[in-house]
Amino acid sequence: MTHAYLPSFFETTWQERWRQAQIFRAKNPGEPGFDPAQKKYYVLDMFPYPSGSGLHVGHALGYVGTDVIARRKIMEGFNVLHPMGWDAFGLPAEQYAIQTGKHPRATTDENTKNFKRQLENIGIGYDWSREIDTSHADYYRWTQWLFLKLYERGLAYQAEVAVWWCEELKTVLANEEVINGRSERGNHPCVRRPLKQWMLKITAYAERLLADLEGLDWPESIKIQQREWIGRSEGAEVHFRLGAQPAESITVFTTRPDTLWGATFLVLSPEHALVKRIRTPECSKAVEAYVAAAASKSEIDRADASKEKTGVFTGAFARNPVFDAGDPRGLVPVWVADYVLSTYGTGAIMSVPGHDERDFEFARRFDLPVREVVKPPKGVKGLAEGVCYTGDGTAVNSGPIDGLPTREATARAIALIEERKTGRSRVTYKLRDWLFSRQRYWGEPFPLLHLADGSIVPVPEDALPVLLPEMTDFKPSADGSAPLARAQEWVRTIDPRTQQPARRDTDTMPGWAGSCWYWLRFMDARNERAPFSKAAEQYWGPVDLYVGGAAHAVMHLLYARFWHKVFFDAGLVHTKEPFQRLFNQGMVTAFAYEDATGRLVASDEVEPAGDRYLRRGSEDPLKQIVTKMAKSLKNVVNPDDIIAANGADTFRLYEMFMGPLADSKPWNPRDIPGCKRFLERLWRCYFDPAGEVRPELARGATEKPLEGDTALLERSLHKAIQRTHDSFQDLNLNTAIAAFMTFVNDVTRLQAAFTRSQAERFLRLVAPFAPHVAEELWSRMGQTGLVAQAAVPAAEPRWLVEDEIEIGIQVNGKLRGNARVPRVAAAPAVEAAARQVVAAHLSGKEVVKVVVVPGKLVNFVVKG
RNA sequence: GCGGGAAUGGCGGAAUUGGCAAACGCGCGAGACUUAGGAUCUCGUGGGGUGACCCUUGGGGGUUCGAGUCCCCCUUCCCGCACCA
Repeated sequence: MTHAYLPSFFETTWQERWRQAQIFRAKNPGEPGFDPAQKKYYVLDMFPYPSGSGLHVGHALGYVGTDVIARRKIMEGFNVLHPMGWDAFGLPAEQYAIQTGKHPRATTDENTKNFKRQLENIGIGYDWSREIDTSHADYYRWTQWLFLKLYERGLAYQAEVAVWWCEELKTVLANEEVINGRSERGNHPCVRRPLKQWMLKITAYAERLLADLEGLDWPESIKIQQREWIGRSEGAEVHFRLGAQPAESITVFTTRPDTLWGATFLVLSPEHALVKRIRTPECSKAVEAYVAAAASKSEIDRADASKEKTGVFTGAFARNPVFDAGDPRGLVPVWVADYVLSTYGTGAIMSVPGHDERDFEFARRFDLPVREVVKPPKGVKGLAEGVCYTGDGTAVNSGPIDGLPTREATARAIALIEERKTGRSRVTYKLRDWLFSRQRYWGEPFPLLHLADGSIVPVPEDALPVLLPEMTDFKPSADGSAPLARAQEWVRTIDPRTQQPARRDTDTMPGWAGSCWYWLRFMDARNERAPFSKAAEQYWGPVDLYVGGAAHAVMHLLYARFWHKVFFDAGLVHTKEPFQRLFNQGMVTAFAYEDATGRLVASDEVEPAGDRYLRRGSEDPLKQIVTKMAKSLKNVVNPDDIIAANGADTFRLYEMFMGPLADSKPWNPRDIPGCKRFLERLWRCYFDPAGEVRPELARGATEKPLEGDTALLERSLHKAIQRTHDSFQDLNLNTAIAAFMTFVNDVTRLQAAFTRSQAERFLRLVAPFAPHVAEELWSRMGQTGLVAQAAVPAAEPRWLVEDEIEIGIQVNGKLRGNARVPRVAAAPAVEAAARQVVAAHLSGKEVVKVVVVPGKLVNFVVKG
C-alpha cells in the first residue's frame, strides 16, 4: 500500500527542504535580495520560558496559529518576520536547576534544544537565523546597555523601600509578582520588609502608558486590566493642621474634595510616619500594640475587606481647613486603622462616613459622628434612610458650596483649599515604581560599580557585558544576601576610568528584563555593535501582530511598553508603542474526571464505557469536566506523541480546527482522527488506486472545460478560497478548514471532473495549514519549486454567485417552503413564484403584507 | 462587591452581522464491501408526534413582517481586580 497517506515518509524531508531553501529567512534592509517595494509583516509569538517539561499542546496553539498566518502572508507576497527565541533567565529556570542539581546554563541549553526540536517537529517556519536566548552574553550585553539608558535618564534608582520578601525563594519580588500576599511563582507566602533595592521609575510614564492605550488594536479586556493596574484617580490633597504643633499637618488624598465638610475624623495607616509622633501619652500603649499587631498580620488577613474593621484612637486632633478657626466641626480626631493602605495616596485619609462605605462602617463600629453633606437625587436612599450614599448629588451642610451639584462642588472645593494654601488638586496612581532587583543568581548582573566613596558609576559601554560569574553553588543565601556577593573575585574590580578599586553590584535583574526589548533584537539579532540598527527598526517596527496568552495582560505587556517608551524618548525607536495589534489565543483545557465525592481522578485511571466514564477496574461512575491541563491530573498532552501517531499536519489541523483561536476549548483526542481522515481523503483525490498521480492531474494533462461537474467543482473551490480569506480576518481559522473539508468531499464525489488547475490551486490554499502534505502532493504533481512560496489563489466573483438560488418562503415568519428562482429575478416575479409554493397556507386568508428580501426569502403576513 | 467574556444537538463548534438555526468534524444508527475484525464508501442523525403538525439557541419579558443575533430583567460558568479613599 505504498500509495497510502503516510506522513512519516515525507514530513521531515520537507522540513529539511524548507531549511535548505531558507524560505523563512526574513530579509533586512541592505541585505542582498531585499526589495524596498515589498511590504513587511512582523508577526511575533510571546517567546517561551524553556521549561523542563517541554512544549504542550496549549503553547502549540498560538505557535501553529502564527505559523499559518506567517505562511499565508509569505504566499501573499509579504517580507515576513516570524522569529523565535528563549526567555531563559529568571526564577523558574533557577528553581528548576536547584531541584535537579544541575547548573541553569546546562538545563537551559537542554531545554531550549528540546523546545526547538518540538517546534521543528510541528513544521513551524521560524527564521532561526535570528534565534535569541536572553541568558546569552551577546544578548544580555544589550539588556545591560539599555538598562544604562534608563539609568542615565534618571529612571533607575536605589531606594530603601518596604518590598515584598519571599522567604521560600529568598528574594524580593515586584508588586506584580505577588498576589494576595503570595508569590505568583510557586505560591509561597511573602512579607513586607524594608530593603535597599533597585527601582525603575515606571510611574513617570503612568500617564502615557494610560493615554497611548487608546490607539492600540488590543483586546478591550487587556486594555481595561492595564488601566485598572495604572489606577489613575483625580482628586486633591488636603493638609489638616495638627492642633498641638501648628507647624505640622497631616496630608490626605481624596477623590471627593466636595465632601470635606463631612469629614468627621482622620485615619492614618499603621505604617504612617506621624503615628509615633502624634499619639498622646494616654493612648500610646494602645496605639503601639495596634501597630505591632498590624505589622505581624499576614497580608491576606489585612486585605480581607469582608472582616470587621479595626482601629485605635491616637489621642490627637487635627483641624479641617474648610472650617473657620473657632468652628467645633473643624476639630477632628485622628485614628489609626489598617484599612488605610500606606502604599496608596498619602497613607492617610479624611473619613467621610456619610458618603464612603468603609468610613461608614468604621464610624458605626467606633461610634464616630456621621454628617450628611451630599443629598442624593430624588427617590434614592441616603443618610435620611440610614444608608451611606456614595454617589453624586447636591452639596448640603457645606457652607460656601451648598446647593452645588457634585461636579461643580468638587471644583469649588479645590479652588477654596488652593486659595487658602492648604491643599491642591492632585492625580494619583495605583501604579508603583517597579522593583527591579533580585537577590538571585540566574539573571543579568547590573552594569554598575560601587566606589569607595559610596557613589555609583555605570560600567563604560566598551566594558560590557558584565558577565555573570561562573558559580557552582548559586543557591540563595539564608540571610537573603545575593549569591553573587559570594563571588568575591568577581565583586572586587577596578573602575576602568580611574583605575580605582570598585565593587560590582551583586543583585541581578528580574526575569522580565530580557523580554522588555526582545522584539527589537529580533529585527537585527546578530548585530554586534548595537542592540539593533536604526534601519532595521525603521523597517520592521512596530510588531504587526503579537500573539500570546492573556496571562501577560499586565506584567510583561506593561513593562515592555514602558521600556519601549523610554527608547522612544531616547531616539532609539520611531514608534511610541511596540505592539500594534495584540491577540490572545485561548487556553487549551483538558477533560478531567471527578468521582461521586467531587475528587479529581487522574486521567490514566479513567476508562470510557459507552457514553459514560468509569474508574479503571471498577463500576464507579465518573463525571467528565473541563479543567486546566495539570501534571497531577495526567492530562497534559505533548505534541510529539500526537505527531508520532498522526503526523504533524494532522496535529496542526486539529489545533486549528478545534475552534476560534481566541476561545478556550478542551483537547479531545477523540476528534483528532477526523482531521487525519480529511488528509487521507485529500490524498486519495490526487492518486489512482495504483498509487500514481491521476493522469488528468499530472503535468501536461489537458484541462477539462469548465462545465457540468467541473464547473460545480470550480464553484466549490472558489467558495473555499473566499471562506479561507474571510477566516483570516477574524482568525477563525476553523472555518477555513471546514471549507477545505467541504471541497474535498465534493471532489471525492465528483472524482472524474477534478482538473489539474483545481488540484494545484487547492494545494496553494491548504499549504499554510497542512504544509507537508501540500508540498508532497505539489511535487508529485510535477510542480517545480515549493508550494510554500507559491501565490495564494484568488477567488473570482463570477464563480461565487449562482445563476439560480434557493430562497425560503415564510408565512407569518414560519418557514413553509422553498423555491429556486433566478438570481436576478425581479421582486414581483419572486413573489408570484413563492405564492404558488405556499398556496395551501394562503388559501382563505388575507395577505396583509409581503416582504421580499432579494436572494434570501419571501415572507407573507396573513390574517384570518 | 466591581469589571470583562461566555451560555447553540450526546461532544467541539457554524450561522454572510436582523433573513431558511445546527455548516464542518466527532460520536451514534443502518447498509455496502469483507471468512471475520479493522479500514473504506453510502445513507441517516436537535426533540416530540410519527402523514405534511408542534416545539427548539441558559430562563422570562419586549422591539420587529422576521431575533441565536437588538433592548430590559434574571440564572449559571470562566477570567481579571478586590478596603486604592
